[in-house]
Amino acid sequence: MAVAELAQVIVDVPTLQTNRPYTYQVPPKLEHQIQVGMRVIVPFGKGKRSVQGFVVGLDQPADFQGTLKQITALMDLVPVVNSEMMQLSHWLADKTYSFWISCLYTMLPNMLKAKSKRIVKLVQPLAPEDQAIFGQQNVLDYSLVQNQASIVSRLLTLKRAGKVQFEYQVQDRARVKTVAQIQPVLTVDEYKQLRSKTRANATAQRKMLDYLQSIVGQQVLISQAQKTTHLSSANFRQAEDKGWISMQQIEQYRQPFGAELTDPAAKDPLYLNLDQQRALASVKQSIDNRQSTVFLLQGVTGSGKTEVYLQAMAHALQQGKTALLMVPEISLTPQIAERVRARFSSQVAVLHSGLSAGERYDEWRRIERGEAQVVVGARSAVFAPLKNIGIIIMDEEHETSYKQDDAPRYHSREVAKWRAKYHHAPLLLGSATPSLESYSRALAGNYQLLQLPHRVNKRPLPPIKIVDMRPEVQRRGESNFSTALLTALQERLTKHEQSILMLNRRGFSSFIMCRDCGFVLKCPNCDISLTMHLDTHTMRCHYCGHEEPIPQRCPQCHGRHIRYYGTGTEKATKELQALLPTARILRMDVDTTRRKGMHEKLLQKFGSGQADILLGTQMIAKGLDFPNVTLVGVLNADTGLDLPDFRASERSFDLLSQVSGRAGRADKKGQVIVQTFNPDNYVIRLVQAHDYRKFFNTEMQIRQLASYPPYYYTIRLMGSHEDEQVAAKMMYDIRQELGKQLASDTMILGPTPRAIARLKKRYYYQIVIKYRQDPQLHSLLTKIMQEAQNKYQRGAELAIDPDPQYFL
DNA sequence: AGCACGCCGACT
DNA sequence: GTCGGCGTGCTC
Repeated sequence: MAVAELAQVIVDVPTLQTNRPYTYQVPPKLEHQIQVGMRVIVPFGKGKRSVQGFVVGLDQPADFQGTLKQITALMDLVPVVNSEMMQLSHWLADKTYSFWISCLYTMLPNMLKAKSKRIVKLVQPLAPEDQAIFGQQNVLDYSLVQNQASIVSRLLTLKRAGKVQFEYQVQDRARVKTVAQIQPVLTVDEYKQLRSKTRANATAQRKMLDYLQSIVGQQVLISQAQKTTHLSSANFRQAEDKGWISMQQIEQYRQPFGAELTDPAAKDPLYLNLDQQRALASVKQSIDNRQSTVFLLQGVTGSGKTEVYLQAMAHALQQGKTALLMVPEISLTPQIAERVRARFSSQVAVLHSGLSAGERYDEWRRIERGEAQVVVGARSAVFAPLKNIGIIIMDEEHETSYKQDDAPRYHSREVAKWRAKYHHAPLLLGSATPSLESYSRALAGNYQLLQLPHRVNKRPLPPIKIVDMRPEVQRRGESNFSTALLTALQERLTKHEQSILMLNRRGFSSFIMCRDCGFVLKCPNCDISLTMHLDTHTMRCHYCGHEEPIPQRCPQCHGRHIRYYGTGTEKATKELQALLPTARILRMDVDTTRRKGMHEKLLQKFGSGQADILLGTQMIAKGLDFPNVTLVGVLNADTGLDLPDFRASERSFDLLSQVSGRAGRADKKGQVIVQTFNPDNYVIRLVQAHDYRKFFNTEMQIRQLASYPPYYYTIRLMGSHEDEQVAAKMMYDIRQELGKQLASDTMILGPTPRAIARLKKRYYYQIVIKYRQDPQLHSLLTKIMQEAQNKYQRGAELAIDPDPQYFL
């Protein structure tokens, strides 16, 4: 390997001014080891500060005039960022206007982000009252005292006097889990001999020796040995001391799932119908020819998209390649991950937010080492360090969870396209209700459209009955359940079939309002209404986490008629239980699934028939496949329709279509009942007609008239500051600058104060840019972003969100 | 980010 | 006179 004397390092200081490589000297002892993509510790800035960084280049001449500093340490034996990922991170930083360092960390498991610890070291003896700060020690963890102003100022004084020193410790958090393994070191005869010498009442020793005889020549995990012998770990340690066995620590991966698969039958490929075969053939051809075609697989719910995915992945594996399957959020769709594991068993690695940091790190290493060839995961799995990718699949490609909400604001679909191109592999986007963006690209021929118009069980899609809630409420008073829905539920109970009920919570909050004076309880930091949480008896802000007790009296007029509005799943469940006393109802929402693994538990309970009705929020709409479910009810179809969001209709269409698809998936006939106050709304009508194409056409017209995507691209600029005036001024200045240099059909909206103007004690102003083609725009925005640091008042922050999901 | 430098008000 | 407040600039 080449010898490197200089290294270019991206340091872990996420600011604009430091968003570039710094050159360091490589100490001689590291010259032969250092490689691009390794993590290093380097001194940075004045004082004793040291930070983690990534080597992004070697031996590029430095045009820096001062004395170069030396790299303190290498954190890795092999690079954690390979060449593909290095290029990808650079592209991502440019594309999303974010820091290179943030992109690098985004691609890696959290454990590889070192945490730095500030410590205070004693250098000279102190007066007793100062020594008290340190106690018996001569080093102090700064984080323990940093909130105590008096101590901090005393330490600073001592520092100036040269009596103490501030230092940094960078700690790698990456921990490999090890387990103990034992190995007999004597022969069978020797063990026999030892046994004959033991006293008759030394039962433990005799048991041990008998056992050791039986495993001569093997290595056994100590946990396993303990299980078979019922001896304690102390017994084995004694055995080691006596020289009967040797013990070593071996590396072991943490096991993210339970040991065994639930359904071994799912191992075999299923028979494909003609549509599926046709779709699969196109994808296979693309894999074989190393073409990075983008396919859009549109298949109605229950049309067998997953089986096409599985067989396409199997084909890639047969070619000695790897496969990546992305799903919106695994905890919401555990069934698909389960199917992939059933098909490909130990070749599968799973990456999602439900894993502990350690499990995630282990899965990442299995992929990186090539031990797993199939990856299933949510948004960030698009960065899985697979080599030689044969196919990338994105299920439910229209899902908003594929777009990251904070920096780097990437969309997995775009990253997936980049990687597919890099590996000359096809990208397969699947959905029953594709995003308008993707569908219009497919119609334009940029993507290849594949369609699965029929359900595999040859059943028609379930009929959807729309219930107008207006007369219903007039007749019976306020209720979440119409007569029609109750009757249908009752029928299912009699027939021992199951039902799913969805309460649409999107754009819906259970806030508190005083009926006397109209006062609404809001967050003191964010100016948005607080949501009531009955489980903790608090009012909570969804944006900043602020929490306060539920008021008994109105804080404004002190009246007692302060009541909450809106229905939560909890209230709906209670009402339903009163109406159908014999029904076994399972509630599923954020409150009942907060604890790890609760999701799976609830679904398992429902799947095994231990409940008649599953009542939940949007989380039950996707991907669930229960054969005994024949009724789906939507309690309030319209709450998402009137949000100030240009995608509100698209999301509602998607949600209602998806949840309808949960009914009648096996050989029983399904039925859907949708309750609404807007029975004539086109979204609801077209969901009823199962007519995606017509919805697409209607919605496209609206988008065209209003110049929204997919006709126009959008970019959102958000400026913030503690002082509202400063934030506003910055955004007006930026608008001016933009106005001078944009293409003629580019539109600038704003600046406007954000709907939620004050968030975490900062004021936000935003500009939305709509454009069709503007070659200058990207570099102009990059420039504005770079200048923002010095041009505006200190504390001003600018963030750019390309293709935002929300304008709120 | 975080650290040092540097220039103005309230203390021994 | 100095101690320490925070505004400013830079980090290989």
